[in-house]
Amino acid sequence: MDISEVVRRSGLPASTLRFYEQKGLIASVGRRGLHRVFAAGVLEQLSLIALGRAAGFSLNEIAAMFGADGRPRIERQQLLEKAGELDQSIKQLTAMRDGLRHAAACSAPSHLECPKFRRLMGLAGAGVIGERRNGTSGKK
Amino acid sequence: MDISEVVRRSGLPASTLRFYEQKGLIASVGRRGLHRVFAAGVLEQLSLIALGRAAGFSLNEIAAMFGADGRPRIERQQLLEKAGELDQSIKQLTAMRDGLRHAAACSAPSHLECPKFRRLMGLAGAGVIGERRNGTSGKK
DNA sequence: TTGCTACTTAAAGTCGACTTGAGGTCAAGG
DNA sequence: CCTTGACCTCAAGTCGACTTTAAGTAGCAA
Repeated sequence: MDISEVVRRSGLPASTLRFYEQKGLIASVGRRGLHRVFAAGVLEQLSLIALGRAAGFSLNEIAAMFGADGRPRIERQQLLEKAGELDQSIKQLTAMRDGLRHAAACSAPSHLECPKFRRLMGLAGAGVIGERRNGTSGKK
Repeated sequence: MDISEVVRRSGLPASTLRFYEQKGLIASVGRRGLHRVFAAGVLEQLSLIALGRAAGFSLNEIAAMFGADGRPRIERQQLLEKAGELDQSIKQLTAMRDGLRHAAACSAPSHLECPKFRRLMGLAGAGVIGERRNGTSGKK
């Protein structure tokens, strides 16, 4: 497969594929002239990378899970840890979601007058409700 | 209050407070010499900002919710939208968490052989499991 | 008056994950 | 033979939320 086919079948832009290769996340099997040639297995690797990213692993973490060869050697321990982290996130997000819903429904003239809202503010201020740099929010 | 007291009572570094002021998120009531003087209300504003951040709002979004004065004018509609987004995130994270737990427990020799794991990979690859640039993951 | 120290500014740096841009190469089609 | 266009490389740019750094100043104590 040449890069355009990988682009087509993975949905990722070529720049990302080159970037991933440079980071050691994927590898081309060689060149035909200048052009990279990829094995079919790269698609599976890309899925795995997408999965890891979605689970909250950084590219570096993911790189560490693959041998340079591409065979994944993911420690079960690590998966459980991530699962635990996700659990934490889920709890925080759930609290936040409920708080927002309440605030939206609350009859207090300003959210500042609502005791639940104030409690939420306190929690967030104290860092109890984790720092999320970037949610699933809309772009722009 | 001078900046050091706000630092002490909010837990935020002075650089962050100056940065927030520059972004128009908070305001000092004036200067004593060079030094900024803050009203007590700034602490409440900072809590509100922390809450917004925790809920997944960007600083720009938060800035748009406050008048330059500091009174929040948060639309209930917007809160509900965010709550909906959080709900989406929660569902995705939950699926991911369960998948990870399964993979950790799964008896297949490699995760790649596990059908559930592969299904998860497919979903992530297809972007069904949202993009999270940054979770609540550990630092470093 | 001198000097400490907490504060000030503006500008630049950081981090992660990419994207963009400039300039170069090469195989194929007209 | 020449152009086109898909690919290449390397460097720099982007975005968000800050932090860091360098250089300056003002209030207060001795």
